[in-house]
Amino acid sequence: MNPLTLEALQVLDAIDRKGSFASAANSLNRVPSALSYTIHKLEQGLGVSLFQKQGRRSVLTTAGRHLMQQGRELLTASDTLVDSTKQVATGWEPRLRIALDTIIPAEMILPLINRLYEIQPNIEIDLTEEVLGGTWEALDYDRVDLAIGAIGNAPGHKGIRCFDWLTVKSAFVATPGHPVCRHPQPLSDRIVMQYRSVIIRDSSRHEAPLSRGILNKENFIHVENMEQKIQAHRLGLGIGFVPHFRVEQYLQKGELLNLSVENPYTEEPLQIGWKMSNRGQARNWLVERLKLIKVDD
Amino acid sequence: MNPLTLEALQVLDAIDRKGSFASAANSLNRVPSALSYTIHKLEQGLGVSLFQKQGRRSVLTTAGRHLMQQGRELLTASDTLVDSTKQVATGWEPRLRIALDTIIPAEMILPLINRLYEIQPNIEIDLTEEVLGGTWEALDYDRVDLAIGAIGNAPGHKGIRCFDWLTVKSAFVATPGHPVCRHPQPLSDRIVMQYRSVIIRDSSRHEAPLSRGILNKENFIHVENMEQKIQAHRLGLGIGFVPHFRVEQYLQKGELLNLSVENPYTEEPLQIGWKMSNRGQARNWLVERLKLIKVDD
DNA sequence: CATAATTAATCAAAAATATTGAACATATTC
DNA sequence: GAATATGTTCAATATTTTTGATTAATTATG
Repeated sequence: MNPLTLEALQVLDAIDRKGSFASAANSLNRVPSALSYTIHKLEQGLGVSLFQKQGRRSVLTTAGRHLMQQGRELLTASDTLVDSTKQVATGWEPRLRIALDTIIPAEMILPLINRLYEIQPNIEIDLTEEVLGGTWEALDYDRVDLAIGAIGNAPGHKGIRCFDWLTVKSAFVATPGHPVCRHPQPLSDRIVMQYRSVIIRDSSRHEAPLSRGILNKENFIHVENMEQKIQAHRLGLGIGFVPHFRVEQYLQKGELLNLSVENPYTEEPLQIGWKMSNRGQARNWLVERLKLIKVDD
Repeated sequence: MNPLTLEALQVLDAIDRKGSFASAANSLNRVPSALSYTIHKLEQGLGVSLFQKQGRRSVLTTAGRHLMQQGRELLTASDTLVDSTKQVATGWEPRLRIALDTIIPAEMILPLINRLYEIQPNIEIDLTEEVLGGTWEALDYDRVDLAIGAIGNAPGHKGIRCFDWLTVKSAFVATPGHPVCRHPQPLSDRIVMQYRSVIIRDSSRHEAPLSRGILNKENFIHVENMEQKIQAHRLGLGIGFVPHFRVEQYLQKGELLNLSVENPYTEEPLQIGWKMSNRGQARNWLVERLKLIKVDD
């Protein structure tokens, strides 16, 4: 049986901060003998003496100092736990883990999160970037509470709720100097297949990766996320589809060209999804604001 | 005032593990109403309800589950603290942080640490590699409790105790094919200076770095530690001094040559040092065994 | 240097708190 | 529908904690 109590740690802490049993007792609205009692009980329980007499005062032993110092961490952890429990009780979860599909740039939802912080300053936000299947998987395996911008269908079986969110136009891009530009448009699959394309690696860890837009090509470069893919296109490393709204600036400046192709992307809406078992207010609040976001494109 | 007690967390934990108030009470050698009482008091203190009736049993609310799960971490932390306090009381510190100068390979002291684990299985060892001034500095700034293999003088002022430990012979090495080998030996400084040398970066963070064996050369490569320096020499990237005992194998196999130079290293003994304020048994034990180590070289 | 003031420990009495067990209400199980 | 199991309530009881007076030792003060 653990002889330690948080109350005893508070006493230990107060004695150290105030410098004496007397003033510690005063600050705790108790009487010195009450603290003596608490400390003796703890010493007896541990079988370790925490104070030793030095003149008319008691000073901490090495063990006492160790217990006091480490105990403070326990005390703050305990305070934090009380806070977060109260927060949970109000329906606001103390932590919200979000998977952001790489199609969506963080800048798009960070302002929302800032507004969330204004309402719940202590909430802990954990943002993860995921790719394709990885976005649903993160939700499915309870790595996150909310998935933003997932593509395709939610993993059916489990209690997942989702809805269609944005529909993002795709652009097939290449640099102006790229040899693919010399072909007549719209480009056929046969032509497209001749050039290196840029592919984002699926971030699924368990399920089979979703493949998107991979036309059985031998010629491709794998990258980690959408930002890398866009930069790869911009620097002429390959050709391929990207969300139109994310390359608008480059199209306007002429750094990239939007080529027409025979088989354009079938436009599927991005999804927002969460576990039905999660009834957190923060998740709910975010979902409601996300519904208002539009892409003018 | 924090309404949380470790005892209440234990009750919460037992109820969850046993599945009911009744069997939890049984496992705690108490009566169900006693647990009811504890839980109610906690609920009242928090202003949060932790259980809700579901049929004839009580089940955790979301807040209750949160408190229970996080509380378990608090409980194990508390157990650990009790253990380490008892350990401190015996004079054995629960953690020993060691700075190992890069001259000394870890293999040289790991067997000792293994023997320490046999005596104190729960001791936490924190081993850091340091270079030149960094080794003393780590001690000086209380980043470590014990410094092994430091070179030069201890930072005077503070209450640091140290003694001369090993004296390590230096060898000036180069690969057999290195052009420096074509010069007649002993090599003069003027000759040595013509070739690239390998220098270990001082790991000091605050004090001015000690420079050792830097002959105002323009031509050098900086590396992080002795192992990297030795490998750099072995692969012919540069020439320089290394501890003889660390390259013996390469000298024997003929991968490196020990060249004689006009100005050999002045041999200073490596030091072992610690703060006098640290009276830990583990530190003392290690220092005593370290005294017995010899380099047969 | 003597006196006053502090400090912590001790102890019996008082107060506060926790535990018990019986009684009860409600739901499952057989 | 009887038997069983669950958690709560409540008054009585047991235990623990707090108190305040007393003591002993040390330090500050005039």
